[in-house]
Amino acid sequence: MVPHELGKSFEPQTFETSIYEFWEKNRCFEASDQSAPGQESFCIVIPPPNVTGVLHMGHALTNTIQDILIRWKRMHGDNTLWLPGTDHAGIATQTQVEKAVAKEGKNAAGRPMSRHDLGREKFIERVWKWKDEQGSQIKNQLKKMGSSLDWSRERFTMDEGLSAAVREVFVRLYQEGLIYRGERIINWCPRCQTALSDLEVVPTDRKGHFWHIAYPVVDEQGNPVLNADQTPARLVIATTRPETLLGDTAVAVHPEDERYLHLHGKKVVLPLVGRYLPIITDTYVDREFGSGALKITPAHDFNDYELGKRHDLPVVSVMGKDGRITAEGGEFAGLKFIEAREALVQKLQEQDFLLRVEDHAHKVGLCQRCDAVAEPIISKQWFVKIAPLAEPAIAAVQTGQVEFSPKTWEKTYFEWMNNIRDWCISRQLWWGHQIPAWYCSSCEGVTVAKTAPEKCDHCQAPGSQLKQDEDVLDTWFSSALWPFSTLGWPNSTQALKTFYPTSILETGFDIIFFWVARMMMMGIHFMGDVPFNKIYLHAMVRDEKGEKMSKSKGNVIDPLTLINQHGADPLRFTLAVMAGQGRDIKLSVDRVEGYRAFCNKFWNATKFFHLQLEEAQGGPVAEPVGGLKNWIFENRRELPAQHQWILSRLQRTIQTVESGLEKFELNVAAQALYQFTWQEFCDWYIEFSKLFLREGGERRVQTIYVLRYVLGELMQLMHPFMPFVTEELWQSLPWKSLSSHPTRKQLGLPDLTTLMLQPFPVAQEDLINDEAERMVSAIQLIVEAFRNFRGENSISPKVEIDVKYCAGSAPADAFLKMHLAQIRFMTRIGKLIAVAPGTPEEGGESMIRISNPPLEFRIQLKGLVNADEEVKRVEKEVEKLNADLEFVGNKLSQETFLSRAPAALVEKEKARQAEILSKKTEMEKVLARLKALK
RNA sequence: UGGGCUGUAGCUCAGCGGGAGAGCACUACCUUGACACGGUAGGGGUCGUUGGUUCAAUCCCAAUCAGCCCAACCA
Repeated sequence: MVPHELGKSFEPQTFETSIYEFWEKNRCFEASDQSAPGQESFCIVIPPPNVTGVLHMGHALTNTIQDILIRWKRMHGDNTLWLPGTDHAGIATQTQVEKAVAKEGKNAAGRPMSRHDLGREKFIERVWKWKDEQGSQIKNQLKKMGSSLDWSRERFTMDEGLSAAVREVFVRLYQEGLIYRGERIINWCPRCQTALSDLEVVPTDRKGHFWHIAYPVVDEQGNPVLNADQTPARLVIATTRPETLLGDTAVAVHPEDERYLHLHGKKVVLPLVGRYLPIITDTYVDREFGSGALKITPAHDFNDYELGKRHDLPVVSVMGKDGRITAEGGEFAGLKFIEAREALVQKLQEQDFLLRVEDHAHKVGLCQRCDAVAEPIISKQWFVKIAPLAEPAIAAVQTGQVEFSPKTWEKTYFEWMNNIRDWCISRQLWWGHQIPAWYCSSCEGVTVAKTAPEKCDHCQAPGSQLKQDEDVLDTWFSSALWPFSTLGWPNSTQALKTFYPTSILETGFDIIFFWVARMMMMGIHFMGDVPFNKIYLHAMVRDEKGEKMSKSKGNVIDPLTLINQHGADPLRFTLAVMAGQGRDIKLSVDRVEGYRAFCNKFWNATKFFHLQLEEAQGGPVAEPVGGLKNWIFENRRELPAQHQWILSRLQRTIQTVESGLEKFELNVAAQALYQFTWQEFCDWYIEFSKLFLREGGERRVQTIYVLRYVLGELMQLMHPFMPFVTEELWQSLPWKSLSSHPTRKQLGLPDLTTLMLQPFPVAQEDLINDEAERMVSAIQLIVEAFRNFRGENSISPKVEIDVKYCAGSAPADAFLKMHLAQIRFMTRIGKLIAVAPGTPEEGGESMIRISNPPLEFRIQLKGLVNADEEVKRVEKEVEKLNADLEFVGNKLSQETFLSRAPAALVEKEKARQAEILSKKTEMEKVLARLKALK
C-alpha cells in the first residue's frame, strides 16, 4: 500500500474500496488447510444468505460480529477460516423467478406465463441465469461491510460438491430407515403449491367467526332421537372453518360430560351431506369450551387426524391441493375454499342448521413465504424420522459440549427438541435438490440412490422404466449439512480435519429450529461430532421505535445507504456496541452518526501526531534504535508521569477489550475502546502532550515515541471493530514493521505491510502503574476544579488567574512543583505564590481545595469577578458537602453498621467523614468571608 | 395455557449488594495551532409499584402492574 497524506477529515468513501481490494489482492483473508505447528485453528461458517437476497440490517449485524471475532483471532496468529457462501432458498427464489416470468408475457390461454408454460427444464435454466445475475450482489455487499471472508472457498448449496453431500445424506438416512415416504397430514400452501414443514407455517392473529351448527341426532336405525319435550335432539357444534364440515367423519364429546351421556353410541346426521357420523367419546374434548361437542375432520386438522387414528375413523379429503373443494365435497366441488365457506353457510342457514354466528379472534396458519392460508391436508411426502437424531443433539447441549450464549436459549432448544415431530422434507417445487428416489413403472417399487440407477432394486426392471421423484428437498435440508459439506464432505479432506468442529456459530435466534437444531442433528450423525462448540445468538435489529423492519412498513434502514453516507466502520461500531443487548436492537441513524464522529476524532488524533513531525514543529524523528517497543519498555520508569499514565491506562483497556471479546461481550470491548480513545487519549493525553512537544528536544522526542506507540497499539486494538479506518491510518504511520503471519507462511505467501495481520495487543503488566495513575488523577482534579471555577464565574479562558497555594504536606508540595508547568498550562494560572500552612486567608479570597494530595489554592476575587457568582458556586459545594456528611453520619451512627459491616469499610467511612468535615469547615469559612464582602 | 425477556435521565441503553453512569438531546460560554463530525462547564433520575431478606437493596427473593417474544393451542 502506498502511504499518502491524510485528508482533512474522516472521509470513508475515499479509501474503503481500495483497502478491501488491497487485502483481497494480497490474499489476506485466506486460511490454510493445514495449520502450522502449534498454531490454533479458528473457523466460523457464514450463515448462508439467500443467493438472490440483498444485504439487510440483520446480515450487517451478524457479519460484523463474525468479522470482529475472525479478525481478532487472526491477529492473535490463528489459522482463521471464515467460510462464505449462499443458500439457494428454494421457495423464495422460485417465487421471485416466477414473478419475473409472469411479467414477461402471456401464455396461449391469455394468462401470465407460469413455470408450467416453460416446463421444468427451461424454468430451472431461467433460475440459474437469475442466480448468476443476482448472486454476486450479496457478495459485493458483504465486501462493503469489510467482511474478511475467504472467498477462495466460497460455496453454494446447489453447487456440485454440496449436491453430492445432499444425495449422500439422503441415501444413507434412507438406508438407515431414518428417511421414509408416507401419507400423512401435512401443511399445504395452495398458492405455492407445495408441502411445508411445521416451521414454515406462521400462526397469525385473525378476526374470524364462530359458526354454531346443529347436527341432528339419530339412533342406530337412523330414527330421530327426541328430547324430553319431544323436539328432535340436535348436537350443537361450533367451528371456525365451516367448510371442513364436508370432511367430518365423527363428532366427539367428553366421556364424562353429563349433558351428553344419553347420546353415547348414537349418531348424528351431517347437515347438507346426510352422512351418518358416530358420536365418539374422547378426553381430548374440552367440556368447558363452546358446546363441549367437537366435529372431527381427520383430513384437515392435525388434532383431528390424531384423534381419527385413535378411533379408527375414515378420512375424507375434501380440500384439494389446488385450493378447491374435491369431488368428495358433492355440490360444493370445484369451489375455492373461501367460496365454499360462503355457499355452505348460506345453505346451512336456509335449512335451519345454523344457530348463530359469533365474532371470534383466533390464529390462522399462514405460509411463511406468501402469506396465503396454509391448509392441513393428507398427502404422500418424504419425512425424516427425527427422534433418533434429536436424542444425541439434546445430549450434546445437556452435557455442555455445546453451549448456547445467552444460556437462556438452551431451554427453548430443549423444549422444541423434546416435542419435535417428523420433518416433512419434500417440496413440490422445481428449484432445489431433486429427491434421489426413482419409481419403477413395472413393480412400483422405490429405488433410492446417489445417481440414476441402472435397474430397479426390487424387480430388476431396467433404468428406462424408472422415473425420478419430481419433488425437491426442503432448502433447510442442505443448510443442515453446511458446517461439513462446505469443508469437502463426504470426502475426507484436510480442511475437515483442521476446521471441523467449527469454533463458533453466530446467528439469529429466529432460526434455532430451522437451522441450528438441524445442523446439530446432522453434524453429530454424519461426522460423529458436534458441528460447533459455541452458539452465539444475537438480537433482532429493529427500527428506532422497536418495530420490526419491513418493506411494507417502510421503516427499513438500509445498511448500504448508511455505509455510503457514513462509512462501514461507524455502522460496524454501532452494531458492535449494541450487540450486547437482549433481544431487540433499536437502531437509529443518530448512533451511527455519533460513531462517525468518533472515527473523525481518531482520524484527527492521528493527524495531530503527523503534524508534530513537520519542519515547523522540529522535523522528523528517527525510530528509536532497537525498536519502539523496546524503547518504551526501557524508559517506562523514566518518563514523565503523564506518559506512564497513558501507557498504564492503555494496558487496562487492552485487558478489557481482550476479556470482552473472549466473553463475547462486544459492547464492553467497544465501549472501552471508545472511552479510552476519546476521554483519556484525546481529551487528556494529547492535551498533556502539547506542553512537552512545545518544550522540544528530548521531551518532544519522548512524547512523539509515546504518541506513536499508543496510536499504533490502539489501531491494532480497534482494527477488528473498524478495519478500514484503522488500516488507512496505520498505513500513514512511520516505522511500520512487516506483518508476518504463520498462515501466510503455510500458504507460501510473502509477508506484507498490513495492519490486519499485525499481532493483537497483549496487556503488559510492566506498563501498569498505579502511582502514575494516582498522580495524573490529582492533576485532573485540580484542572477540573479550576475549569469549574471559570465556568461558573464566566471567566474567559484568556484571563490568567493569580493564585496563592498552600501545600498540606511535603510530598504535596513536591507534587505541585513537579507538575506545576502542566497545571499552569492547563488552568492558565498567572502568578503563583506559595504560602505556609496556617497563613490566614485574606479578605475576598475564595478557595479550591483537593484532599489527595492536600493542596489548597487561594484566589483573590477582587478585580477578577463579582463575588455573587462565586458565592453561589461555593454554596453549592458546601451544600453537597453537607449532604455527604449527613449520609456518612447516618451510616456511622448505626450500631448495627459498626458491628456488622466489614471493619475495613467502617474505617473507610470514618476517614471519609473526617475528610468531608475538614473540607466543609474550610469552605464554610470561605463562604462567610465572601458573604461579608457584599 | 406453558416457557422466557424487558421496565434505570427527554431518547437509546450500560451497571446489578456499599451514596446512580454513558451516548444522543438540552442550557451557557468558547471559532484556542488535531478535530465545530470540536472544546469547557452545567441542568436533568424517590433505578415500574408493593412487600421481604440484609448492618446496607437499583442490584437478591416474592407479589403486582405494564410492554414484548417464543412455543402450544379451545374446535
